[in-house]
Amino acid sequence: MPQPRKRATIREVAKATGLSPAAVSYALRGLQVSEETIERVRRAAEELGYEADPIARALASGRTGTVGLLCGSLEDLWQQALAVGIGRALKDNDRYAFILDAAGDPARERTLARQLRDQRVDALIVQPVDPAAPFWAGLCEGLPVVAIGDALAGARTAGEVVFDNRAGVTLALEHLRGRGHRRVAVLTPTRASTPDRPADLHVLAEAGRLGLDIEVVTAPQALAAATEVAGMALAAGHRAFFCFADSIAYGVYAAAAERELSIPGEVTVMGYDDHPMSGLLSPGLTTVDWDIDGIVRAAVRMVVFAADGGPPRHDRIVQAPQLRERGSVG
Amino acid sequence: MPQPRKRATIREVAKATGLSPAAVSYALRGLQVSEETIERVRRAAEELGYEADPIARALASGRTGTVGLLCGSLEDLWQQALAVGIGRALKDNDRYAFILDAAGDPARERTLARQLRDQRVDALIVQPVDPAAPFWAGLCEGLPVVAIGDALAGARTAGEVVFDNRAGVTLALEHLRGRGHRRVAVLTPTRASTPDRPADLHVLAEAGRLGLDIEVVTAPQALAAATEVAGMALAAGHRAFFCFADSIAYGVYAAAAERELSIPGEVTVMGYDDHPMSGLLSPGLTTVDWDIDGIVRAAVRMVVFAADGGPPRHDRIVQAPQLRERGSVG
DNA sequence: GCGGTTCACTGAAACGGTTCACTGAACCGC
DNA sequence: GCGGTTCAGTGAACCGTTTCAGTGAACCGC
Repeated sequence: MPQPRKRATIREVAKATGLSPAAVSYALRGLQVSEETIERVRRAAEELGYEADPIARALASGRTGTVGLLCGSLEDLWQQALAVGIGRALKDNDRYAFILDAAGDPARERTLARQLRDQRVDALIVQPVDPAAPFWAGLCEGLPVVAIGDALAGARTAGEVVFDNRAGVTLALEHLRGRGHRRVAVLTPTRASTPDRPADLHVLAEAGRLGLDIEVVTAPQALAAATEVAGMALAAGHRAFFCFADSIAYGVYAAAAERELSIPGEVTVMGYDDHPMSGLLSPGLTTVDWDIDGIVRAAVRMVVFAADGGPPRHDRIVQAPQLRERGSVG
Repeated sequence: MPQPRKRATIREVAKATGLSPAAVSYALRGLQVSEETIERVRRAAEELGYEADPIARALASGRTGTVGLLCGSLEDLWQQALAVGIGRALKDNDRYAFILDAAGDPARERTLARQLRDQRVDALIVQPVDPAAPFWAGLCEGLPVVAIGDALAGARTAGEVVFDNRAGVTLALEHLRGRGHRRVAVLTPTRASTPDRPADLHVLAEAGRLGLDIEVVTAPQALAAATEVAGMALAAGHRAFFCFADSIAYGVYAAAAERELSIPGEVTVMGYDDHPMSGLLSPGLTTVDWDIDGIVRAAVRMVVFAADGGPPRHDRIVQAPQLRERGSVG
């Protein structure tokens, strides 16, 4: 045959074995048929190079055996690391994830979440850009969703691994305060609903409690862009930074280097999330560690359980932050 | 309605408008029907909250409007950056990519590539783990594939952005040789078919030409694992490293730091690929730069063209390497 | 030898769209 | 007033599975 040769269908296998398509379908899934038939069908399928079409299967059965991973912003190195970790852990469970990047855009997040649902993923892991968006509730009705980072407002998720951001923020700000800093620039990722997120509000509250003089600046996470924003903050006289993502802190390093300002001598930086690279810089980035491996394990456990069709349940794990002191705070 | 309420089908829209399902299908895609009907159908669809089911659509039409991105190993920070870049560029084209990670495993690469094809992605971007694998040829028959990094052996791809690895390797080794290094450990990512890849062979050839004493060691790209391998190489007495991915070079930094060996004083490191973080380390990592933005642009242009159903064509862009000297070579 | 199970399998209807071949009406020039 | 186009829309087949409700045969105990 010269052509790409259309792939075999279940009917051809049925014809070849003298069975009905239904029987073949059952046999290939090891259901309701005799061992002997199963073997016969399997052989015929092999011979014809038959493999079930996942699209047709999804349409008929409503399931796919896949998992979706919707990342809020893949520009964040930490989210990248998380995505990779989740991918590997799913591989160990003989599954794989379709990874999508909402690019920090709530509208896109909504579109992609729906898309994934329509693709019939069996379950979804999401790191929400906008956890307060109303569509989550509806989405969770028909699809098990595991949220990482923040709980989804008003939604019956299948599981949550949330960060105790209040504690994390307190840890960071107290550390800065303890080192004598009073005026702090908070560099926070561009977000859907600033500053009404609990974490952001908490920054302000804690700052008040500790007598800190805070300025909140939103910053993108791509290194070049973050560097630019950090540079402007440096130009504006800021010398102490609390970055709501290590990625952004790297931008502060770069901007400080450009201006030949030393860390921690002249500039102080704190990160948030603890990306592996943070330990490699000099000085190492002092940051707040969330135990990425633990998060991956927990999220994957929940999502696999849900995707396997386990009874609905609502696990909730609250991650406790840990201060990772490395020397970037003067 | 209390239930999640099943979503509307095209037949309901047809009923509501008094048209046939076919007419609705055409109308919603702006085909073959009067403006007036289009408007009427659109309104009814809106009213009913109708949205076409992508799975059913894919089954019937064989197309999805999506693009697949199959990464050889997402543990490589550079590949992560590439994936993010491609995602963003596709977003600007009103498309999105399903990202999959082959995790450096050729068997998984094959499975996932097939999976993506079966999912009816309109086109595929791939950074092959094993560009010599025979299945690529077959895959390219039915699906436009754009390869990044290496050309796919014997396959009619829709486009290629290949790296001139010979030039890159020469650049790196000559630089090391020029600085007086004779004994060099080459840390290369775990690969399918070592060392028969052209790039790897070329390392050996060039090493011979330059009179270098080479030892090739495979290393994973996750920081912790790379650090371990680098540590063993250091323990074995190696002091000059050429790493076939910046990610691995980071492992050398970490291992050197653990042993309190200074870079570039006591240990020399060269990377390959130029990840943004490489400029942030101190000393900066001397590496070979491939112009990631250019690669992203080229690959996305090719893939969008192919996904739009453009006439088959075989663009081929060869990236030229550039030495990015930063100070990690003694 | 009879009702009742179980077993292995079948037929046909979904699943929710797209597309092909066709139709009736309107319109054209001549 | 007639053949030929174009236009807007229809009906039914089709995409390749799964699944539901049967069905006939074999086997059961009694």
